[in-house]
Amino acid sequence: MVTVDTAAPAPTRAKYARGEGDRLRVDLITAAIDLMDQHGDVDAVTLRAVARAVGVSPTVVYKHFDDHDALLRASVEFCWSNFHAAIDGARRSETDPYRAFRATGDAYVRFATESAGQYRVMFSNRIEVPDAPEGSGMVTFQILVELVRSILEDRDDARDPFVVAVQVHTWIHGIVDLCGTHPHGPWPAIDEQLDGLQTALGLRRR
Amino acid sequence: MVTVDTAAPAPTRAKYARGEGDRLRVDLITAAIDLMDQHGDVDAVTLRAVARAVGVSPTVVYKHFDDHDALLRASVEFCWSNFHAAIDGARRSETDPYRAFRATGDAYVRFATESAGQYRVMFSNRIEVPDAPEGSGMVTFQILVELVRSILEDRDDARDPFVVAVQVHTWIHGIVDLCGTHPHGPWPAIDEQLDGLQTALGLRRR
DNA sequence: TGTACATCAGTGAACGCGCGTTCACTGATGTAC
DNA sequence: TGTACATCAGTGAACGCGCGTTCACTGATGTAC
Repeated sequence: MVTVDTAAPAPTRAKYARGEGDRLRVDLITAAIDLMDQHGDVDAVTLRAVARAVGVSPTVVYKHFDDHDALLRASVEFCWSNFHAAIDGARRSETDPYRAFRATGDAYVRFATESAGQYRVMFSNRIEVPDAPEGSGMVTFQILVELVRSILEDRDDARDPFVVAVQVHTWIHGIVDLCGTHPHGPWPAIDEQLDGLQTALGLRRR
Repeated sequence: MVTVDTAAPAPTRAKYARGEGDRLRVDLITAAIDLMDQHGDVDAVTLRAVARAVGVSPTVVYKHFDDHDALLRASVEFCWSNFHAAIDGARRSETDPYRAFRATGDAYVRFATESAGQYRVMFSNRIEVPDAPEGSGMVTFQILVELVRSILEDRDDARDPFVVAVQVHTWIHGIVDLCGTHPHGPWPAIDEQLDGLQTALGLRRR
C-alpha cells in the first residue's frame, strides 16, 4: 500500500517523431520492469507509476495496451524472455556438459540476484501470462532437462533427467528465494550452496 | 490492486461484554490471517477488509493497534507461532530421529500447502517483524538443525549439521514454493520429492 | 434502594490520497491537390 | 509553390473507488455514594 514517490516527476521528454510512436510501447515495458526491480513487488507497478517513470501522461498507455493488466502481462512476458536469454546464453557458452551446467546455474543465480524484482514477479505467478502448458518457464526448463540429460549420459546414470532437473530447479529456486529475501542471514555463500547442490544431486564428473 | 468483495458484509455481531474487549484483538488477527490464506497476498489484508470480516467499523481497530502496519506485524508474528507449533509438534511426535525428521518435513509441507497464504506472507519478508537476529524463523530453524544433528550422529556423518539443515530448508522451501505457485505443473508428488530430498542429502538410515 | 457518573465497546461522517479509466482535446507533421 | 486536410503522438480534466486515518460521538454497564 506504500507508494513512495521516488525520482523526478517528468524529465521533460521530447515526443517521438511521426511513425516512431511504437517505441513508447517498449519504453513502457522497460519502465515497468525497472519498477519491479526497484520495489520487488508487482503492486508497485501501477499504470500511473509507469507513465510517470517514462515522463508521459497515464492516458497514453491506452494507445499501446488495452488496460493496466495487459501492460503487466506484456512486461512479465518480457521478463521471461530476458530470463530465457540469460539461461540460454550461459548454456551455449560452454560445450563440456559439467561446465555448461555450472555456467547455467551461475547465470540463474545472477539473474535472480541482480534482477530480483523480475524474478519474484515471474515466479510468484500473480500475473497470468498465456503461453504453452504451465507458462513461459517450460521452454526454459527444458534447457535444464537437456543439460541434466547430457550429464547423466556421460556418467552412465540411469536416473530420469526430468526428475533430476525438477530436483535441481526446486532446490536452486529455494536457495535464491530464501537467500534473496533474507540476505543478512548466516547462510553459506550462494556459490558454495551451488557446489553442495551439484554434489548432493550427483551431477559432478566422476 | 484487485479487491474482491467476497463474503457477507457484516454478520450482525453482538459487541463484547465489558472487560472482554481484548478478545476483539484476537478476532482481528484471526481475520487478517484468514485473509492472507484466502488471497495469498498481504496486500489483500487492508485494515478495512479486516474490520469488514470481523463485522466491526474500521475505527475500532485503532483501539487495539497503533495503525495498519502494527496489525500486520502482529498477524505475521502469530503466523510464525502457528508455524513453530506445527513444526515443534511434529518433531515431538516421534522419538526415532529419522521418523521425527520425516514427520517434521511432512508438517512443513502441510503448513505450506494448507496455510499457503500465511507461508507466503511469512517468507516473502515484506512485513518486518522485530525479533531475534534475522527474524522469528531462526528459533524454528534451530529445530531442524537439531534433527539433522541427531541423524548425522547416528550415521557417524561428519558434516556440519547447520550446513546440511540449510540445504534441507532451501530445498524444501523451493519445493513447496514452486509447486505451490504452479500447482498444475507436471511435477512429481510432493512426498516423492521429499523422498528424493532425504536420499540425495544422505539423511536415510543406513 | 436509587441515582449520578465514569468506563468501556464500538459508530459514523469526513479528510485527502493514488488508483484505473474515459473523454474531448491539441499541436506538429506529412501528403494530396 | 501554397494550402487544406488527415494522421499521429500525446495532454488534461474529470469520474468513482477503496484506502488509512482522525474526530466527535453513542449507548450500555458497572460502581460509588
